[in-house]
Amino acid sequence: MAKRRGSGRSTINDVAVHAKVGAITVSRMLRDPSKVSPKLRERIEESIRLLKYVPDSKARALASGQNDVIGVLVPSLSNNVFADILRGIHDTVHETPYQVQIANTRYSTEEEDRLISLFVGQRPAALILSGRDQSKNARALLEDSNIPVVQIVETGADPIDMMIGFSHEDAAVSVIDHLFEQGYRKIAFAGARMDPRMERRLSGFRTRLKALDLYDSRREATTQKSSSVSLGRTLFRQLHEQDPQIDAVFCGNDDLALGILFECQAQQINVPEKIGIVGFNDLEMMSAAVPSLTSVRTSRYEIGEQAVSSILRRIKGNFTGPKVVDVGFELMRRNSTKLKKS
Amino acid sequence: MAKRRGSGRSTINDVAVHAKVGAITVSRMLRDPSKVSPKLRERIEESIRLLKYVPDSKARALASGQNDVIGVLVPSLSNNVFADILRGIHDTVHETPYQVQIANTRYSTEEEDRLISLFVGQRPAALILSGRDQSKNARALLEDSNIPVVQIVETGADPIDMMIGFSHEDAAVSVIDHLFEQGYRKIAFAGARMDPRMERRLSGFRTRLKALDLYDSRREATTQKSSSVSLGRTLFRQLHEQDPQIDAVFCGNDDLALGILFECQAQQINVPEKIGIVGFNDLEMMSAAVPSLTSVRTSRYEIGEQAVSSILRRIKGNFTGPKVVDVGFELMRRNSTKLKKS
DNA sequence: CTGTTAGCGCTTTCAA
DNA sequence: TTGAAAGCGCTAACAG
Repeated sequence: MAKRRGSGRSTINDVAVHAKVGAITVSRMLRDPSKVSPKLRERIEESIRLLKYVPDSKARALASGQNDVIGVLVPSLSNNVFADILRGIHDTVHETPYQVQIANTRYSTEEEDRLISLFVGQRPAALILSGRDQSKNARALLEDSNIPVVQIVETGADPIDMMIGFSHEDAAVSVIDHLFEQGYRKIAFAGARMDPRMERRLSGFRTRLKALDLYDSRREATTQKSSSVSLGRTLFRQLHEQDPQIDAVFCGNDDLALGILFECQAQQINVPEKIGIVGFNDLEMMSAAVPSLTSVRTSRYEIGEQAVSSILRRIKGNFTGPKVVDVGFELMRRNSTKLKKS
Repeated sequence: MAKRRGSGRSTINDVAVHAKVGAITVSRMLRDPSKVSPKLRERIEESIRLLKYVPDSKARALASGQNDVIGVLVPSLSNNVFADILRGIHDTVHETPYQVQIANTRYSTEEEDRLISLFVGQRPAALILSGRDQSKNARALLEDSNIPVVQIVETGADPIDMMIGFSHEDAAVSVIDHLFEQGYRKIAFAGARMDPRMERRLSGFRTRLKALDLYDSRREATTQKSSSVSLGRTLFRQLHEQDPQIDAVFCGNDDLALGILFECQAQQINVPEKIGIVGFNDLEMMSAAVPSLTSVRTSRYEIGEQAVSSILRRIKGNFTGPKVVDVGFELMRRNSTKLKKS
């Protein structure tokens, strides 16, 4: 007598029976009340309330062939960079019928692969991925899936579908040029969590210094450990040991830059006179530090915004823009690199 | 001739036909290969590869009545507090068949309501909510839904289901006691983004100071703006204007504490001699600052971990523990409040 | 404006 | 070990 399966929850059918209408009428009312006469509408609303009916979104997605989920893969949630991007994504998705689903790859390509499969199995409306180093398998899967995809944070050739970011290598070059121009000559690099983007910053650092004939491999301190302020202090000590002559440090992260500032304070090393410091990303704290810290400002919020708006255009079928969008970056010159009086 | 509906993707049926087996055999193989003879297994695997078949998770969830999604609602993604909690959640979920789905309420109760409805409509395996101030409607919805729920970050009476956190009020009291013990007498409070937890910290601050007969309403600076280091600098200036005599500041956030430290450096005010500073949460940077900053350490990672493990036990049916778990907090005494030589 | 019928893609049930 | 039939909760398609 009892239904053979079923969750026990009320279904659209229960509501229909209770309100003495067809199930499809309930369905219509839920999606567009104006398609149902006020009379039935009231009865249905009443039944919904009484039966505590909550529509099942996956049944709807299955039946309609439409999914309102936009999946977002980020390598980290403690990294403020991605927090800002996610804010841009959320704000833009907010006024649409879509919803955001975030997943964390923890900087692991295997995990990214796993999550991409999981998402593809969900048939999301679109997918936002971080970086451009997805595995071959993942690429193939995505390309076959026909799901709109945006790769964010970097630019590069051969996007899976769309791409929004900037060149980390160019950004690093502009940092070196600034330090050089300010008169620093013994420039070091400090990097943590050497993910592909950090590697590209390091690569820009090397290329540019070599071109200036100022490169010295002792002036590099990198680690796979995740970035932190204390780590900045440690890396500075390490650099100082490797070459006591260094006069500036380009940090792959703002955290490290702050750590180096603290270490200099602790050792009574004058910033910017004895040591110039540059960070990367220009988190809010950089301008509030004493002295204020030079950093590369990246348009993280904007990247999130644009990722979503490209997706929306793509879904609506009026995506015309270029596949790869470069949002650029801006070097924020502050007191931590003010050697020259200008 | 063409199917009337359908996405164009290959389905389990396509695979079954191709491999000349029943659909259910494919289904079985996907879930437990050992239930299918090696011969068929091979054929099916081959067909899956050829047809690029990817199982549809929502169809599976619908048919089986089981959902592997654990939903997590957080008020913010830029707040490191939640980043750490999410890390704990992810790490614990990782070795289970479940997957995490994060949503962001942006400190808005309406948004939280909307998202809770959305989640309930998905019939997730469980839900993790932040704080204990859900709307009445949301509570009712959740209670009717029968979904395991954990409220995190705070403790309190009357949990929806389970609850894991600590008392923000008690934590504030312990801060005041420490400052008092160190000899500070004109203690101020700086708070941003006055969410319910921040309000409870403020309330602890007031209660305790009143008990000590040291309360002065001029020594409070609060704002709805979101917390930042620069804001810390601003709030300190404001406090100083409201009462130039203050000798210590309890900050509702570590960001603010760092900002106050910077402002003191800029104004050449000695910390801890002239001003004692205490933060809240004990983010990593606090111990790396110069001078190191006193803060209240909260077990964020652990909260995430325990939230998930309670859920797992609840799902397996062997949840016996108390409904409300207090993970406590720890005051990390550092140089920014070292007035007394001890 | 409203309803009937036939799926969406998968799994449960029951049988072989 | 394998499969056929029925159904999960909802909606598209086509009537009326």
